Amino acid sequence: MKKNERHHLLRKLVQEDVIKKQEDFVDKLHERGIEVTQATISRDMKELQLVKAPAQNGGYRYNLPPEIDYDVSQKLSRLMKDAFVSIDTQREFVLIRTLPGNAFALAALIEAARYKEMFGCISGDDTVLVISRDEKSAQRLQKKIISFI
Amino acid sequence: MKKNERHHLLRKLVQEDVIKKQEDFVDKLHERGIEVTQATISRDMKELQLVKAPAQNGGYRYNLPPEIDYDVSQKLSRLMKDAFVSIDTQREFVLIRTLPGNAFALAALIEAARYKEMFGCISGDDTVLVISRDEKSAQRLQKKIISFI
DNA sequence: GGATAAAGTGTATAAATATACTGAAGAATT
DNA sequence: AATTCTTCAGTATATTTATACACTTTATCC
Repeated sequence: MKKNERHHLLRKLVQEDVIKKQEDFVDKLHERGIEVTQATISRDMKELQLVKAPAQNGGYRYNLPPEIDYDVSQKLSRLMKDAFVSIDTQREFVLIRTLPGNAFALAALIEAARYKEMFGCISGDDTVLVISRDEKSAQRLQKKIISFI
Repeated sequence: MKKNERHHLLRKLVQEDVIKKQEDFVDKLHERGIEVTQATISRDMKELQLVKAPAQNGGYRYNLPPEIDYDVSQKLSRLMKDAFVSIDTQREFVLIRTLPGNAFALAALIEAARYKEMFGCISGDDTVLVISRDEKSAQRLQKKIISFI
C-alpha cells in the first residue's frame, strides 16, 4: 500500500466512519490488513489537513479540512502554479492577475473554496477581483492565495 | 472574567492571532491579566468547537469551527428545538417539516451553515427541502440536523 | 437565610498527538 | 554499479490535550 492510496482511504474513512482518535484509524486500517502506526497517521493527518473537531454530542471526531475541500485545494494549487501572475490588496479588495483566459477558472475555484473572509468575487479574462469583508481579511486572503504557489 | 466573556475573547483571538497550541491561549490571556490554565482552555476549545488544524505552511493553527459558524449553530439549535416537526430522507433529498411559518427561517440557517453535503435548499411555509449531493450525504445531513434538537 | 444543586476551575495525571532520530527502499546521479 | 539523495515509516519519546477528582463559587429551592 502506497502512501497515496492510504491517503485516499483515510479521506474515505473519515467521511464514512466516526473516527475519534488516530488509533481508530490504525485499527480501521488494520481491519483491512494494512499495518501502520499512530505516528504515520499523525503525519497523514498533517498532510491531509484533517482535524480532530469537538462534536455536537460532546465527543470528538476527525473531519475533512475545515474550510477548503481537498480537491479544490489541489486544483487551486495546480492552476496557481500554472497561471498566476501577480496579487495585490487595496483596502478590502484583493486583485489577482493571471495569464490571459485563466481568470474565470481561478475565480470559480476561489468561489468553491468558500473562504470565510470572502464576500464576493468577480473575474474578467486575466483578472480576478475578490471583495473581502474587511482590510484584515483581505490581507489574510492574499496570504492564503499566495501560499498555493 | 466570566466564562462567556472569555469565550468571546477566545473566538476573537483565534481569528486575529496565530494560535498554535492551547498554551498560546493561556499566554495571550495572561498578557491581558486573565489567569486561566490549559485545562480550562481545553474545555473552552471543546465548548466552542475550535479545532487545531494543520496549516498550509506545515505548522498548526487553532481555527473556528470547520463547517458551521458558532452563531449559526446556536440559532439552528434554538429554532430546531422550537419549530421542528419531522425529518425524512428519500434518495438525495431531505425533507424537514416545521411549525407553520418557520420553514423559511430554518432554510436560511441551513444555507448559512454551508454544509458540504448540501447542493441546494428550498422552503415553503412549513417545509424545507434540502437537496444533497447523493444518498449518503442526505443521510449524513439528516443526522446532523437531528442532532440540533 | 440555609440547604442543595449546578457550574466552573485548578491540580495532577492519563490519554492522545507530534516529532527527533534512525534505518530501509527506491530514484537520481556519476 | 556504486554513491548520493529523497521519501517513507517505525520506535521511542517529547509535547500537547483531555479528564478524573477535589474544591469553590454561583444559582435554585425551600
